[in-house]
Amino acid sequence: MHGSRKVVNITRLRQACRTCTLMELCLPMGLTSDDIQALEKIVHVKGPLDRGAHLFREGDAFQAIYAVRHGALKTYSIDADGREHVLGFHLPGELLGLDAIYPRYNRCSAVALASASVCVLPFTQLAQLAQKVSGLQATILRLMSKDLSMSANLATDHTAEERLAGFLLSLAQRTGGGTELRLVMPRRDIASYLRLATETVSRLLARFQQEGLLEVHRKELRLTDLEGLRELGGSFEMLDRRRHRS
Amino acid sequence: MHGSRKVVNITRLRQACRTCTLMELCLPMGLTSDDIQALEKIVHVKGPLDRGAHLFREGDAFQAIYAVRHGALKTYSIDADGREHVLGFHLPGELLGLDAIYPRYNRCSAVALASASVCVLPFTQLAQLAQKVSGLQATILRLMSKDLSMSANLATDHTAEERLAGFLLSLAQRTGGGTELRLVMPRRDIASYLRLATETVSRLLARFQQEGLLEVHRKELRLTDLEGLRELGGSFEMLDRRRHRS
DNA sequence: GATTCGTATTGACGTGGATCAACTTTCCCG
DNA sequence: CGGGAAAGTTGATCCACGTCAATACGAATC
Repeated sequence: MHGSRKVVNITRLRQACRTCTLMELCLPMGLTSDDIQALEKIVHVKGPLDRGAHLFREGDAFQAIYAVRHGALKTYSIDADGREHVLGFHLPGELLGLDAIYPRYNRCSAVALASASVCVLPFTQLAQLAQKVSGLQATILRLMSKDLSMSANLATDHTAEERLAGFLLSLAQRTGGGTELRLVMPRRDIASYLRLATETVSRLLARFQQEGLLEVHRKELRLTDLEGLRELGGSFEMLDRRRHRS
Repeated sequence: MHGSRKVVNITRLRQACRTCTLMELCLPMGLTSDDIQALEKIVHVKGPLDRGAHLFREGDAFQAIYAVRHGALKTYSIDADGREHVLGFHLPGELLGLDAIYPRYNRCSAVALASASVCVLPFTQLAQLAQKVSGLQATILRLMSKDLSMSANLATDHTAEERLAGFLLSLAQRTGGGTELRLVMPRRDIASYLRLATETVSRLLARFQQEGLLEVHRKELRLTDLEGLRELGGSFEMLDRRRHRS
């Protein structure tokens, strides 16, 4: 809207995957140096996107998939009654846009939750490259398979309590594995993602706190009883096995 | 258990994809004759599996993905409390096992709902072939992407009514597009898949019938008011766009 | 045809979480 | 710094759906 104070709006920029701190979380995972070099040739960076700026919108023709570099985005769609449903949150190192491959147009919109930048991976070229580089094909298949598992997991029925506990644990994993975490997204989005009412999320957080499971200070959380949360959250976060700590 | 009356248990058999009636629903979709020939070399048929027989079990090492030839299977997993959750139904032409690629072991079990046979696609070889045949890689990516969309769709919150109506429409599409359909799976499985109680499914079917939307006779359904069902089911079945009618 | 067992239907009741509403706090942006 | 809007919390009420229980029906076995 008013992109003033920015010195340069770096929208297209070659990016060295090799110097990217997310390398081992992202597509280059397990590729040789030569392969990564080939990948770099087709990737470019987009952003920073301001909070609230869209990366793509529902109905857009499918062109590319994206890898988050920094910041956070959410994907959502609007149902027949005009209500927004959050489909996912996307943190650094994660891909988005994979569900658009099949129908050839985006089935959801993606918007930045905070200032964010992404790597743009034009799909046609990416698929061509994957044709040559077996490690890249394998990585793409694995990441898609992982998304499948995660979304199947969310589809199973759990109580509000279980879903929220699981979500928090998953978020903690994905943001570095510590016990402190910052909720970049508003409560309303968490609620929508977990198919709960905002009020329920609020109440549950309050309850978790008074049960000594965690401390809430606005958007900052501190998980003080991981074990207790795991007992509740159960099967939710077990998919983030990566980052074994080196 | 008592596989007596079978004359031959045809467990490994080369299969000509080219003569398969499912060709344009399955992996060969859009491949050249030569490519299909290469595919045939790595595929073999398994089955028939008796009702109740497992194709694979949760925890098995990941070896292959499968395409249903005839019959029907369900995938399910058992939660911490020992309760079964149905994750999906798999009808002729559909793939299963894709979610096992990432974790390298099966996250769910697959069992035949009725006598069924499948094509076994050993994953390593399939991936190698996809490396050479770009159309195959593209098809795999598309089918995975489709599964992603479908499962995201199921994860969104809808009333029991909407979910059941959508499910029936989707099933009708997938079984030939007509208005008559046979529920191969018991009510309990439908309920589990839709995250409802069996009783709710039963009551809703009764209500749909008395509202003139469909007729129920045991496992046979006749959808008498597709429009009415679509108004309820809304966004559920819109993914099965294939088979434009020729 | 009787017996049994799993599946389906139907009714009565309880409850988790949605909805509605009032209020408070924080965050913007001038 | 101030005012207005969005975000969050908390309480009161309601209802869709789950749970429990009883019954009916179908398919398989003898």
